[in-house]
This record gives sequence, C-alpha cells and structure tokens, in this order.
Amino acid sequence: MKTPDVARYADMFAAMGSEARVRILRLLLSAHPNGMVVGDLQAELGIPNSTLSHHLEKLKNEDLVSVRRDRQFLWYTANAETLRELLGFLYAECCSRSKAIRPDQIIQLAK
Amino acid sequence: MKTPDVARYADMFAAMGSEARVRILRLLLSAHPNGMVVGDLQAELGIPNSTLSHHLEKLKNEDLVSVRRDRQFLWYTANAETLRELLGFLYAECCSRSKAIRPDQIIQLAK
DNA sequence: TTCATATTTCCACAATAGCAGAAATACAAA
DNA sequence: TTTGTATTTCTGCTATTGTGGAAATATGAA
Repeated sequence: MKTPDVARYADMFAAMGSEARVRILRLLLSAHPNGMVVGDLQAELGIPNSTLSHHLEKLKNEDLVSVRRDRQFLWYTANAETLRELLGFLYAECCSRSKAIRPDQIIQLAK
Repeated sequence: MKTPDVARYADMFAAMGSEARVRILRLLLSAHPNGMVVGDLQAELGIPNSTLSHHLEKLKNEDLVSVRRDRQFLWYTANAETLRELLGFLYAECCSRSKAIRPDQIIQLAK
C-alpha cells in the first residue's frame, strides 16, 4: 500500500469533528442509499437551517456526503466510498501497518 | 449495541482533525507498543517543542495517547483501546447499523 | 551545587469555526 | 403571475484552534 495522503484524512476527520455533523452522517447512513432532504434532517436535528447548511457544506467539501436535486428538494446522501477510504485508512494504520489492534476486536464491539 | 456517545466520538475525530496530530499518531502506532519520547517525535516531525506539546495535550485529552515518565523522558504511546473504540464506532455505523459498506471492502484497501 | 537536557506552561496573536437571523435564490404549484 | 416552500448565502459576532517564542519546571549528570 502506498503512503496515504495524511492531510486529506486529517481534513476528513476534522469534518467529522463536530457532534452535529456526526449526527448528520448517522442519519444519512440510516437512510442510505436514498439519503434525506435538508428539511427532514432539520426536523430530526432541530437546528436552524443556516447552521445546518454550513455543516452540510463542510461535509460536502470533504466528499463525505453528496447532493442531488429533485425538484425543489436537495437530497443529501452519505458518500460510502469516502467513508470506506477513511475506515480503510484507520484500519490500515491500526491493524496492518501497526499491529496495535486485532481486526476481530473491532467487529466485536459492534455487536 | 447501545446508543453511542456521539459527542465523545465527535471530540475524538476533532482531535484527529489536524495533519500534525495524524502524523503524531502514525509515528506512535509505528513505534507501538513502546511509544516514543517527545524529542524523537519532534526530530521526526520538525515542529517546535511548544507546538508539539499542545498537539500531544489535545490527543491526551481525548485519551488517544498515554504518557509515562522514565527519568527525564516522557514516553508517549498510542492508546490502542481508544482507537479500537473509534474504529468500532465507524465500523458499526457504516457496516452494521447501516449497510453502506461491506466489511471486506475495508480490508481490501489496506493491501 | 552547577550545568545540561527534556518538556511543559505562559503569553500573545492570527486564522478558522460555529452559530443563527435575515435576505436572497431556486423551484413548483395555483 | 403570484404565492409558497426549500435551501443557501450574507452578515456579523463570539469562541476555539493553531502556532511558536520565551520562560518555567523537572530531572539527571558532573
């Protein structure tokens, strides 16, 4: 495996470094692969539209979410490919490059 | 699995949301489980001592690293247990609670 | 002691992030 | 058209973060 783009992963982590944005991602993952419209996200999260919009922009900048328009609605979806890269990076660092964590210990926690 | 403490994971992500700190963690994981002394980290990373110290403090606050003193040296180590929780959280969100990512797709990237 | 090394803390500053009300824009329906 | 709904952008404010020089602290060696 080649040297990872550390700066990019750091930016992705930073984009996930706020409770609001983690909640957004969780909702979008629950609704995957359809995603959700902004209004439903707002109703679920209870945060002002402008604030929500900023959070979505930040996630979009790191490609953690994608948007598509359907009529007057914007549908946001979690970007599985990017999340896979992030998970792959963490996995590689902790379980492959280093042996700090045993792979079976990860899945175990998810039960 | 019970509801995760989203705020805590967000803080952990935030702590990893800087290139310098990801580099620190990578070094510490490479040197796991012995860890490294601050001076060696500094030599490797080429950043001023005070700046490095701040980054280490941030990682320590989220329990991503631990410290022990040996004589005049402080040995920092990556905290495998915390990283395991973080990896477990991401895995659970993406692969268990949602099926956005297939587990075998993660490991594949690490090759 | 005295001196050297390791590391943190103090201090200050610039840059970025988070927040949210209000206005603007995009689209659809009547 | 006009009106309504969805969402972003504008604006401004406050809080947090990143940075690093200089001083302080901790420890060990001579």
